[in-house]
Amino acid sequence: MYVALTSDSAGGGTLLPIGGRPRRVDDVARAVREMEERRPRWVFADARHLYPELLAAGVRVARCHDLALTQGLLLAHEGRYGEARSAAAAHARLHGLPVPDDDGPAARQDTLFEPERAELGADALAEVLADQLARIEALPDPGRFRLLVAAESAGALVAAEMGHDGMPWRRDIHDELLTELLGPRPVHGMRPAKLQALADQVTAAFGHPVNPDSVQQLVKAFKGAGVALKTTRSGELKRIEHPAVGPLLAYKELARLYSFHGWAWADQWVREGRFRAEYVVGGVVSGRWATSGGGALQIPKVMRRVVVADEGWALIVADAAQLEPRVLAAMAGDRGLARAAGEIDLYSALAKAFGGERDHAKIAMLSAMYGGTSGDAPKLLAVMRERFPLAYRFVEDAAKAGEEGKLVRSWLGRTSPPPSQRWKDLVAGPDGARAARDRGRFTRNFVVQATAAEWALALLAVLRGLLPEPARLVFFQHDEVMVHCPLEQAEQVTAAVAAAAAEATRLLFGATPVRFPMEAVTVSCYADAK
DNA sequence: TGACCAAGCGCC
DNA sequence: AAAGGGCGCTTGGTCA
Repeated sequence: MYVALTSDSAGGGTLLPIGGRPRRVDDVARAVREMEERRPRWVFADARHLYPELLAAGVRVARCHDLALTQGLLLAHEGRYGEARSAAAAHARLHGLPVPDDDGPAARQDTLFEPERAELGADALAEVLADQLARIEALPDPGRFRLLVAAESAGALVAAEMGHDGMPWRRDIHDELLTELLGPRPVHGMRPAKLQALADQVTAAFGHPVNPDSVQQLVKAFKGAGVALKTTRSGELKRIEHPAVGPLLAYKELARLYSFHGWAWADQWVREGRFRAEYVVGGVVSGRWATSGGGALQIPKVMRRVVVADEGWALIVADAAQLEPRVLAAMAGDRGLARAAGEIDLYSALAKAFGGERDHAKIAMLSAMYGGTSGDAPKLLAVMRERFPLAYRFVEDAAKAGEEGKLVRSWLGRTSPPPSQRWKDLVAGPDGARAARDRGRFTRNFVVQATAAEWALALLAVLRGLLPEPARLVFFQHDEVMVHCPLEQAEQVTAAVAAAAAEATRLLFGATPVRFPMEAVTVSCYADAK
């Protein structure tokens, strides 16, 4: 049963069971809680706007259909990505957000509704839903796309819930860590002591003041010292000999920590012992999530010791091992590769085909999935073509489609953006071959990465439904999940992770010899998980 | 002053 | 882990 839901700013709204009559209510949260017992699939114009309000009122729902996300998926599949883009731009202008340019990344989920329809009534929602369901039925494989829509929509619920619940974050430990690395928190505008000391060493090494944050000043200073540099990337710096290099590298590393994940960051993003990130479902064209603040997906590993379970609680941390090659094996239906992917260590199982060298198997697989051509790649790819022809051809076809400017799709039907006008111009020009190859690498990678992302999304959706109260999903990073739960639930949650991985595999690929190992560990501190 | 870009590097 | 695809985020620096 679908029930469309709208709310107004006063906490009231309308519930419209599809095929039934609308019911106007003064207290949406209460009405939703009551109806949730019947487990409807709630129809939201955009879960990002409505669901946080429900969460704040203490209401959670099991299932939803997110019209905005679904519209983005459908338009892309229908080759109408441009419409999604222009709607995204209109939405951005309406809300005073940065307007994405034509060549920019994704048409996001805020893509679909024209500004004048920003306040959709329940009947308009029902209309859009009917239209979407009909378009899905008309697709070549509606079953897969329905799964994609369900998973994406469940993702919208999880993202809002994780933003609401937050990941445990011990500010006291964070402060200790920063103080240990940088010195005590400085007063306004000053550098922390250890950072300043390193900056002073850089200045001393050059014999005159140089701001280590300024690329221009650094290049000029090195030039004055007789060292020609194109960039100041750490890799390039490491190759030269100059007394400024040591302190400069140390400075860069610590300065990043200070400005990205320092005290000011914590002031903004950590409240009541929780880091609350803003996740953007489908924010990456491949279907991976992005964040719109807080940088939750770029937390440096050194910060993991700050993530500590509450007293009497545990963190259950799990990541999928060698996810992408397994996804390729399952998609391509390559018997030989699938057999290897039935083992815990896929690359070891492949080694025999590559002269007994596990490393060679690894390079071959990675090069096939990412379009690598350096080193031994060509030779090893030839072996792969010989031994695993279906898998080889699968990614080769995706690359070829990209080079020709065609669209490619994930297993469930997420569709790559079309080439931009800029790309078409480039391809017609003198650097055309290179532009074509670049896009081939992108589409080659897209089919694998996007399917891996939907496997992970399916896992997340299933796991969410298996968790006992009061366990909470608190972190999700591409192929890794974290659950925060009472210690006594640790075993149950660990089992739920394994069950969810198996179910995600079944949902996407049915009966397949490919295994998707997802080992969960129970820790009190994130740093102990790896 | 604010808008915007490039560099650089963190994560997967 | 790989290697290379894609992201976010901050700073310095430029331009109107």
